[in-house]
Amino acid sequence: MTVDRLVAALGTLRHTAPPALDDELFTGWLTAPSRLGEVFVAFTSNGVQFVRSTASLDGDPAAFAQAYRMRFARPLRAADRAPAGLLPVLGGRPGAPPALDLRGLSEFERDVLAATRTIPVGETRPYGWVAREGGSPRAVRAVASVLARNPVPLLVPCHRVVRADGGVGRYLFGTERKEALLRGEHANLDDVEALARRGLHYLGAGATGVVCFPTCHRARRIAPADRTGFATVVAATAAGYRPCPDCRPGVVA
DNA sequence: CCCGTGACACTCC
DNA sequence: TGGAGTGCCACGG
Repeated sequence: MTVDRLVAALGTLRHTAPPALDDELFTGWLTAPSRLGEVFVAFTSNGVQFVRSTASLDGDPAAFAQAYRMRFARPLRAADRAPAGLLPVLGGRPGAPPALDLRGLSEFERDVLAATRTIPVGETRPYGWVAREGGSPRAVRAVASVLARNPVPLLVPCHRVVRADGGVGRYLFGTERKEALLRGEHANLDDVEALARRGLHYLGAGATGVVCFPTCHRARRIAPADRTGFATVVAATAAGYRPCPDCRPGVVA
């Protein structure tokens, strides 16, 4: 018996089919345009569950369904309407983000994704930052493992998590895509790279005494003459700077 | 349960 | 300055 017939049969058990039944048995899917090109998106009534570029799956919906089923053990059914908020965020436009359905993930995974989701557009944070913000400061490698399997890229902006040494790091769809996404949202990667070549990874503003990650919106407003680069937050605090309350570059000891 | 595996990150020269 | 070595933690087989 096909799943479609099963649902139909279950529906006849009541005078009117319960509206939530489909939703409990199926996950909807559709394709949508995004900054990664066309993507497959799977979603339940709780929120978006899985996003993958069609290019990475040879544009084959069956491959998407299989990948989905491997992880979530549920069948997919074509949907005709996108969840609220999905399309603007996929396209890099402003707007309230869609709800996410992260059931089935471990607490650690959800913590990592939640911390990652707070990174503003055009800014980056190192893996160690996500580990700390997520509540597991030494789980740096584990953070990387979680992001490598991010079920909802773009919606959880894992492309904004970069290496502490100034490198952009790897990405689910390739390093080039990661860099292109960051440049597309005007992250100042060239500044980061120039500083890293000198062994510097933080910027202090003399006027305010605040030290930031170089991509922080505050760091980018520091007048060149007022900028001081630091290799570590410890070095910056030793020089009298305090960590930026917005980008939170390290423990406030 | 032990062991291998990583989108990482320090520490040394 | 950068490459190798070592430490790390969560997960899966």
